[in-house]
Amino acid sequence: MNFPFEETNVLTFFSSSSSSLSSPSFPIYNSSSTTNTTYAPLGFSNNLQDGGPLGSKVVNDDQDNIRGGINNDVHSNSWWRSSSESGEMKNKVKIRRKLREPRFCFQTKSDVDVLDDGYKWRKYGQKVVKNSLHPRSYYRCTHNNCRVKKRVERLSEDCRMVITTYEGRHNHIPSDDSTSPERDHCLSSF
DNA sequence: CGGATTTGACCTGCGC
DNA sequence: GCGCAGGTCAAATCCG
Repeated sequence: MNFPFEETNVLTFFSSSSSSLSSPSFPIYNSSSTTNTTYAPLGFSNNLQDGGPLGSKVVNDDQDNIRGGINNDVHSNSWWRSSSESGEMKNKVKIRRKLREPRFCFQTKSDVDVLDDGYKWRKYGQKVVKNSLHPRSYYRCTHNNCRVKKRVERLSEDCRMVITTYEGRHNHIPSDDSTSPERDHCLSSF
């Protein structure tokens, strides 16, 4: 998924049902009838901790973006811990921290935690975060060679609000066979 | 039985 | 240097 919110863009606006932003820029496709989604792109948020998932800020990922495709090594499931040799592994760990992809954060009002965005995700972790009543879940795209990750958490202030943070870009199209015109429109935008 | 999820351990970065 | 918090791994478990 290629978001319209590029690395240095800052989007701090909120949308409402009466807003001109009634149509999401994100290809979020909720099929659940229990989901009443308000699309509220939050722009760049890199500080979800400290109880401030709504904070947005410019993240200069220039350093992080100097990756030269290092982590295109997807020959194993463990994309960063692929070596059994400890010294080499430590180097990879260092690299890992440098490989932060651009991240995009937005909130959705939904009864379900995991929004159906058309991509297939595998959960790989869950953590209780400080100052939050709800755990944060970590997901990774299951598509081959796709390194996109997302994390999902609920606002402690409003448990109906789901904060979803995407990291990286999909290098493929959604795998399911939905033919929603809205999805087609959204996909064509990227 | 294979794939997905859970969950405790481990690692790193950061602030003090 | 130490402790804390976030992020990830991987074995165990669950489930269709």
